[in-house]
Amino acid sequence: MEPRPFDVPRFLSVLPLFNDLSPAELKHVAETCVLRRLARGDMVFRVGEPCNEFHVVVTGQVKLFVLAPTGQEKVVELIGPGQSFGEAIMFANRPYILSAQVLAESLLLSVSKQAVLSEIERDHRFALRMLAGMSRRLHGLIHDVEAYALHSGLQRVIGFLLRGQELDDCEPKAGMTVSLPVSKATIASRLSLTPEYFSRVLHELEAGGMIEIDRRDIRILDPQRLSSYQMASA
Amino acid sequence: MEPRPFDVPRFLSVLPLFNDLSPAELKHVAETCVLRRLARGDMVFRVGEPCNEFHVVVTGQVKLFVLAPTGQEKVVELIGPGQSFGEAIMFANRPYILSAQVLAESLLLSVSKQAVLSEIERDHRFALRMLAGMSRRLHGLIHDVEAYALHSGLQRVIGFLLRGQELDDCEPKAGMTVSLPVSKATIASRLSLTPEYFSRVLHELEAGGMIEIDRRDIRILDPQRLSSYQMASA
DNA sequence: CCCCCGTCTTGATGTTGGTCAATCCGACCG
DNA sequence: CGGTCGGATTGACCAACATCAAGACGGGGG
Repeated sequence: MEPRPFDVPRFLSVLPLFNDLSPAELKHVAETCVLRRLARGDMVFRVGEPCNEFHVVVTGQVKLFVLAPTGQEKVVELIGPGQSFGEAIMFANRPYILSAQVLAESLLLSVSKQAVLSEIERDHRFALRMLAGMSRRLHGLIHDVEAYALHSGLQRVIGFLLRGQELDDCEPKAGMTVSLPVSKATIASRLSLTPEYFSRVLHELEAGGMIEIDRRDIRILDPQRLSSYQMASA
Repeated sequence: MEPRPFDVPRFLSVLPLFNDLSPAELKHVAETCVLRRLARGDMVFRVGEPCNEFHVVVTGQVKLFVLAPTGQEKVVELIGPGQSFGEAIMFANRPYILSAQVLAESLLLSVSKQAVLSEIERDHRFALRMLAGMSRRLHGLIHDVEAYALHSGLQRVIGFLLRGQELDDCEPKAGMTVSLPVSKATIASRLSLTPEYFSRVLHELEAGGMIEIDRRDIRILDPQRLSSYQMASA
């Protein structure tokens, strides 16, 4: 209800998906967007709800997860600023198969399915970017499946520390520090470990002199040895 | 080199992806296709190779898998007649991230990336079908990740028996029989179990009177109890 | 008909990682 | 400052599943 202090078209133009739309088109897409400010713990959507939009995190953190009947939850993905989620589900014309919850005060932009469809119709290159984006997401999931099946918990933790969460530019050079964006329990679930075991592994690495743990900051002391340690425990 | 005894356009027209192309368009797409007959054990592609096409299984069976440095393999997906694979990787403009091997004498149709791109350009609805297809694939992977993280081995086996491999029309009614399309070791890897443990679980279910095992045919005797047994072991 | 080879099964034993429960620590708050 | 609360750590114990090592089955070929 307040006047928007946020330039939606400008933000859109920064995203790879939209970065060569004309100003007029950007404006058009922006018209159909909804900007929401959500508090920690708020749900973006839940399993089973219909899906008519996808979402972009402007600021904050979102977790995608599934819930077992027992209440146990598995974090499938963590979404940070500039990343989008929910595109995949949108195109299947099915209800959401996972739930999304914000982990910290967040600003979210929701782009309507309508806008996406008409943009695809207008410019087939937009469809290609959409396909490329989903392709990347699929790669990530295959990588995860591979890790769950073929790597031990220790290996997954080391892999997480070295490659950060996504393949960012960050080279694994000594002295760099990884800041966990969310609670350790959440990271643990993302890696398919219990919080207890995750803690043990982390402290085992610290005892080995390979990392240094300070609250949510983890300093990589010896990427070399970390990496070979990962190989060794195969 | 032999004259084609196989009507490619007609086969294409049966696939959901291509089923409303005009005869002329079908013919055009078919021109760029390559039809291959492969023997059991032949590789379709390997990790790291460039990807300029996607593939459709006409007859036979293909497994998609990754290989750990130790030689241990994880079967990510099994592809049967009428199903396609490799689309996702094609759009990322990256080398294959997994390998594909033929498990039984197979007929494979490979559709060039060029043909797909130009078809997308010509008709945006084709792009939408492509997106929907990738969306479905992504659903499947999320379902797998969920199963690996949240279900026990026993539960995964039961889930596999009840929902077949993919969500086919088959209702789980008593007396129906699931025919494993490939060796039990392959299925086991698909479910992220060792062959030994898979065997044990299967025979435990047989001992419980819920199924009957005859070579590669598994007769579902009591889907009801099977299903509740799955819930119980949570 | 028998042998051989691949697939599957079975048993004994080991290990990774989960569970439960008790602190502990730091942050926020009065 | 003391209290409280959520997240993190630690320890003792345990279970699911892997591993290793024999066999058993079954079918195809000589």
